[in-house]
Amino acid sequence: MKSDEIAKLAGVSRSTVSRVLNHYTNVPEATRVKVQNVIDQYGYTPNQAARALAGTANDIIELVIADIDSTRDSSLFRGASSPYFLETIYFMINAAKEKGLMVLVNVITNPKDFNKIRVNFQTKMIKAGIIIGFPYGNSDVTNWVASGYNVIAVDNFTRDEISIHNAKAINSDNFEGGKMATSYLISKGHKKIGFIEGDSRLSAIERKNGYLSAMNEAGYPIMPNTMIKANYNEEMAYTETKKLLKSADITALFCSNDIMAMGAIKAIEEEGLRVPEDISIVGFDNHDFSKFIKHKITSVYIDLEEVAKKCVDSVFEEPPFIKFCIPKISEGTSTKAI
Amino acid sequence: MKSDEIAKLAGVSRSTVSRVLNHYTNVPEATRVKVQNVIDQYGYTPNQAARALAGTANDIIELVIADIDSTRDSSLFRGASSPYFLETIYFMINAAKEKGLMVLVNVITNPKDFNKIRVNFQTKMIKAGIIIGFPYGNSDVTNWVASGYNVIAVDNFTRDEISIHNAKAINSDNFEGGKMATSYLISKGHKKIGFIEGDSRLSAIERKNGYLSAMNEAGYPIMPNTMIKANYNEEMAYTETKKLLKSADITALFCSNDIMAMGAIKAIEEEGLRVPEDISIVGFDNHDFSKFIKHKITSVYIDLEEVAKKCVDSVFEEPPFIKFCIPKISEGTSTKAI
DNA sequence: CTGAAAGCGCTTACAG
DNA sequence: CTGAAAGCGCTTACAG
Repeated sequence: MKSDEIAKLAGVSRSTVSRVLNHYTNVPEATRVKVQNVIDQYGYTPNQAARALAGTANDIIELVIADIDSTRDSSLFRGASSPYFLETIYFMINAAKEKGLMVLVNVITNPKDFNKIRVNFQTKMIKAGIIIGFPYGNSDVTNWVASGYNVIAVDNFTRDEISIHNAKAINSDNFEGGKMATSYLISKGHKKIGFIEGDSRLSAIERKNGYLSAMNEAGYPIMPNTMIKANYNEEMAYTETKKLLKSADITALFCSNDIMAMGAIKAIEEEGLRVPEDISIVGFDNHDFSKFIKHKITSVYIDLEEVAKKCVDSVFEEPPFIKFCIPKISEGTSTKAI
Repeated sequence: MKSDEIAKLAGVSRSTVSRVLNHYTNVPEATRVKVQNVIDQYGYTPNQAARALAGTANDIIELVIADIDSTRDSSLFRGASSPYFLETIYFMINAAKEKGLMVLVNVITNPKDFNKIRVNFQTKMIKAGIIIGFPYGNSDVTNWVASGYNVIAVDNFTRDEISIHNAKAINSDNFEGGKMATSYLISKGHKKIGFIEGDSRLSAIERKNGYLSAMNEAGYPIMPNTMIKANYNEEMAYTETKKLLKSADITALFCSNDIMAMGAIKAIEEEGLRVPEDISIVGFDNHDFSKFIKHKITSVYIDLEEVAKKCVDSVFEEPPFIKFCIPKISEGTSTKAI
């Protein structure tokens, strides 16, 4: 079934069928209804390739995921197979579906894959793109966003002046997240709050700055040896926390992610201390797995469904902009007021 | 950049460029190289919409996931958001990428969504399709597979004669899985082996039949009250196992999935028995979460990466066929020889 | 082996 | 408001 058959059946020209299909305003209601009825009756769907070739973009949104770093330093989950990406893909698919868009998933393992992607946009095969998983400031990403296509980036633009003027982005507010975790502990009466830093990426640093900011605003000094670094690694968090416990005096510990919180809890309990009675723990990410251990970890997290929705909703808006997703907190049993 | 520009630069016609692009055999090597060089040099990628319109299918494989049952009976995970689907999506994407295909994900929530999908195939927008998550024997699936497009179904065709003659499918061998789990326990010296059934779907029944078959082949009778049913539900498995322990005498228990194994272990330990010293446990699915509890559960599982690869590799083969994925076993600490 | 030309099924200025 | 016609960028019989 093609448009000229619909045209014949409706007693109009192909042009008019096309106008109805594309919601032109200069079609009288009576004509519109007549044509639409025939379309519905025969379940006509226009040839997407022909539409694209003639200039109307397809209802497809391309999700571009970087999996270039997959061999990088240790961590329990990494790359496009991490729960983070899997969930993000899922939420993107749902959010897109709500807008009548389908999702084409493209895992990039090589920077030259960008060529193909660009062509998809030029040729209207794809209406919009969401790009995720590249390190902050990646130039392929910034260039692509600057190209004028409907492309939005997740966690790729920094907050500096230059970035902001070229950005079209959804960012997780890791600074606010770090602050939120720390303030939560402060609100429970804690003053001697330790911190485990992740790695050296911007998001990790922002979480640390959030911690420092909350402590500073509360007027609490950072005591000696209360800040350690464990590269988002459980094992390293375990080792470093053991050292921390011997040299510092804390009643609470903010771990930049839940994986490290697992290591920290193990170290704490091995030292004969209890969570949360002796030391309260706040993590980051709100991973499912803490359902299965003794302590459901109190954890700050980014709502990935919100990120996905914001992306799909904002991808057709005019840049520049950076929209932030404010983290949320999930209260578990690993924290206690003092 | 379009094909006539490439043609001009290479000193040939558009026809020849097209022939090179499509790997026609009647192009002399010298010509091929000459044209290919220009293509590479300019990073030319053909317009996919034009190709599709002219008759060459796009390098896109559509993954069609059913999320119609999402409100069905209780279970920890269900619908397209389950780890099962998330991982499957990921492996499909990887397997497709290896063959130079991209994946368009389409979550179906309404049977009429099939219309749009069919059009994508008719119009060559999509080269192949993988359909997953529908109940066994779903007629939309069987019809679509029968339509002659490159479409393959996962776990949708039963083994009966009629199905087999119309099938193009990859199936998990749940019967073999049930047998494998039970035989594993038998090989460890167990004779009094209990069983927890999932729900009433074919896959659950097949696992049960595998159990019965293994017991039968070993010549062990099914003792009274050793088979219970818990609908893949942790809570229910907990309750039913409590009853089982009071009325039956077992040294091992095969749980049709890991979720139920969790409930069973809880019940066993509450009754003052130990896993695996008093009762060995084998689960099904090999879920990650058992990493985080006391017992890494010995578990039979389907290798989803294998399923994904088989799908992508077989989708262009001629039907009818059903290929089976034989489960694997992951040995944990929940089993012990007697 | 290769080019000129028709055709794929739409959209959209253009003319009325 | 609406139709005839050109054009989107390829592929592929057809003729040579």
